[in-house]
Amino acid sequence: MTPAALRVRTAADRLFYERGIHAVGVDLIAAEAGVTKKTIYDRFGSKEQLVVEYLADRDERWRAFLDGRLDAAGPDARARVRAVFDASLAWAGDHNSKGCSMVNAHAEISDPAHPAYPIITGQKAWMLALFTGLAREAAPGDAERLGRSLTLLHEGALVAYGLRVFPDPIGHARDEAEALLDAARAQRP
Amino acid sequence: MTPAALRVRTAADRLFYERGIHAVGVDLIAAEAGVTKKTIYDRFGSKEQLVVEYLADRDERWRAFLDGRLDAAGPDARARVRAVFDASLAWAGDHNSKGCSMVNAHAEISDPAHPAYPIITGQKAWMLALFTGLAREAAPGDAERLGRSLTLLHEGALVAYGLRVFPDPIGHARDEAEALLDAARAQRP
DNA sequence: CCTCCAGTAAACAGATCGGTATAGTCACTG
DNA sequence: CAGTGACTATACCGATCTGTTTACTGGAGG
Repeated sequence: MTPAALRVRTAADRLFYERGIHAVGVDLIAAEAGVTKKTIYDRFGSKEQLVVEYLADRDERWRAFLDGRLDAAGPDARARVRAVFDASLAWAGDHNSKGCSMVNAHAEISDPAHPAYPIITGQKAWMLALFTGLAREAAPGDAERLGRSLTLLHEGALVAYGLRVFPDPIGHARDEAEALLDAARAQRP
Repeated sequence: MTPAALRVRTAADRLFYERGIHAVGVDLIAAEAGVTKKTIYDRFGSKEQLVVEYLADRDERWRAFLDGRLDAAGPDARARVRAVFDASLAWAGDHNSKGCSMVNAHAEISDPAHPAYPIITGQKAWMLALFTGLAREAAPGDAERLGRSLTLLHEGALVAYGLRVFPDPIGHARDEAEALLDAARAQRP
């Protein structure tokens, strides 16, 4: 990726997330990135492709960030679940103050054949698998149910955070997730 | 509201929800409603105002639907919490297959000064107050916490439903909400 | 030295955007 | 019968949309 292309993706990332995909034109992205439209179309081919790379890059950066936090959390399942929510909390303040970019993008993309679709659903499937894996370590017999519950808490917290439904929903979800984990552990330790 | 205006709002409701607000032009709405653009601007004044009335109507219809279900559920707090999730399940299939319209609209509206903003945040505040009220009946000492947890489960379920993260997330959230309620009740009956 | 490539600058295309203007039809109502 | 309000039909406005085109510049590598 050339320096100009990187600047384009960076500008697109901020504008698409803050204002919405359809509300942002390529002229604005070009101006913001200090680049001509020709450069955008030479590097990305179309706005649609730029949207795809915007979401793919968000996804990749979030996964890398979370992986780092999980590594630092050690092997204990309880600490790792806690780490996921703490990572979301840290991430939300810097990059996700309007909620999950995948959920927001999904609101603007109606066609399931859109090339960005698998990125969106892929991240959600990945998060579910992550939570289910963590649940399996803590309560093997109840992993499926527990993993889904953690997923719901997590998604709900991101929405509540973006819409400011009440203060610190991600911290609240983290505490609730821990309680759920402990309850499942108590039933089959 | 005149018959033509009603047709406009009905068409706008479907199109805005299914395709997104910015992706739908007034010409399309006019064509879909069998109406000229002049009628739209005579009745609504602007696209922005039409968006406001689209969201306000959704909000109103959802609250009325839910109120009916709550009345039918009787006085027991457990049954009433169950009724909220069952109502969401019934509502989602018919009108909400792409997730919560308020959350989706929020993804497209960046300016907090937008006239639709209070409608969006108002519905979320109303839902939180509803859940907190129900929680108070079941476990008075823990109502604040429990109400927030039920809210997170509910929001998470709507997102998971819209993105098809796993089958029947609303039913799952309902069962989880019941368990949460029972646990809180057991601590202080 | 020459070619390739990333990039700028700027004009242009056709479509669509939100919104307005003009003219006229129809039904109801005082 | 005159007036009013809801509505259709159609043309138009300037702005903006995604995307293309042409012409040119500067640096890196063989």
